[in-house]
Amino acid sequence: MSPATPLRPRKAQIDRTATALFRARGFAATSMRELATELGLEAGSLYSHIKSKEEILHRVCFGLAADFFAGFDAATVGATAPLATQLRLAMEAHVRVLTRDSAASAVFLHEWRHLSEPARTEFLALRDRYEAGFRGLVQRGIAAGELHAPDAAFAVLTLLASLNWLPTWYRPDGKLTPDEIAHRLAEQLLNGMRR
Amino acid sequence: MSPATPLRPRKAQIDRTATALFRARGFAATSMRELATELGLEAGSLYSHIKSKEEILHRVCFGLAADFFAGFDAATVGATAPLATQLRLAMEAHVRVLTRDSAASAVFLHEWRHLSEPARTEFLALRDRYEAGFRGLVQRGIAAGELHAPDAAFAVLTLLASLNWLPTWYRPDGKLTPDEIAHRLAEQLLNGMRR
DNA sequence: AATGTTTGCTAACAAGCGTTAGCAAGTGTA
DNA sequence: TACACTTGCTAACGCTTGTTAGCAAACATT
Repeated sequence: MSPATPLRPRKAQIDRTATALFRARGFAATSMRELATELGLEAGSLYSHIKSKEEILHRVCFGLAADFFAGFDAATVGATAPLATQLRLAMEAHVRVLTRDSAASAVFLHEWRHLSEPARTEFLALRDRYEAGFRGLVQRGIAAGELHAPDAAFAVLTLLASLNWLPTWYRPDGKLTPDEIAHRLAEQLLNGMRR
Repeated sequence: MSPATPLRPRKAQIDRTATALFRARGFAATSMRELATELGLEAGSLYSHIKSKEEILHRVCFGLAADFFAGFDAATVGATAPLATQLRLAMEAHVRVLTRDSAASAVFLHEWRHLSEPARTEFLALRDRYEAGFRGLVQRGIAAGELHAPDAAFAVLTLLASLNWLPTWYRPDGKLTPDEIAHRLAEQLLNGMRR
């Protein structure tokens, strides 16, 4: 999901570098001077490209939210496959976003609380809406007899938690491809570990 | 697992209040003046009780590590039950620690990276050792034919991720008791969601 | 050749940071 | 009564924070 107006190259580079730092040190513990140094700039120069530190965080968080929605919609809107299959496709789409840019994903997952209002509330509303999509899938899967769980909301929390841990250990040069990871995660969560 | 030397009451109160703030705002974004205000003190007064801001974080992180090890050992050391049962007991012990103090757990899970060296490396070594305990359980469970998973390490990452998401949504006054939560989590992870 | 955009610098700002020193009141113990 | 410990204050320290103003070079477009 590319933004409506493509960012100027320097601005995009600032976003990328900032994202990596935010992930490594956290938003609050990353200074603009650190970010500038990483880019070979002076701190003040950053403000020729951006309005504020939080603007970067805002763009990363909401940009990734759009990516997640796009993946979910592609996997489920108008789908006629069994609901367990749709759930698997949605999980795989989720994993694909997480692995495509794990630094941005980590920021999306952990640093959103440094957004100030009203962005923070808007962000949480988006996240709730996304989770509700999964919840609906699981609920309909239970109703159709394809899935079972005492509580769809509880099941979805567990499911997304497993997926969202991925950015903390995923390495693009690891031995598993994103698709293999997605498949194994879906397999384990759908079928369990008990023989 | 109580500490060897019990903390003076005021010091313990500082730890508790700081833990709540670290959880809500993050370690780096919590100032000593904020913490002091929350306690009805001036900032300088805190230093009659503690040596540094990081000392608090250190105590929280390593204290909880001890709790997790104690729970795991109680569930598994010398146990003769089937390995799937031992795994379930270890998961339930883990959940019990998470729910007993979810603020401290959240700090343990997310704020440890603000520890400076060498504490940070020591902490990660402890965490690795803890995960290795689970890994061993799963590996032996697979070898005994009680469990199945293509990769024990991968399975344990997924499993702990699900459990560790708990502190972000658990509320002590929720409709499920800690034991019910532990049981459902274990159930879902061991048996999967597919009917 | 002229113009506007992009990019970057230096210098500085007000505010906030963690922490320390020195002092004093209250409390419990000998 | 004397002593030690706990608790807390005020005032300040050196430093870092995000951000702004004003200026200037490079570049593309006309």
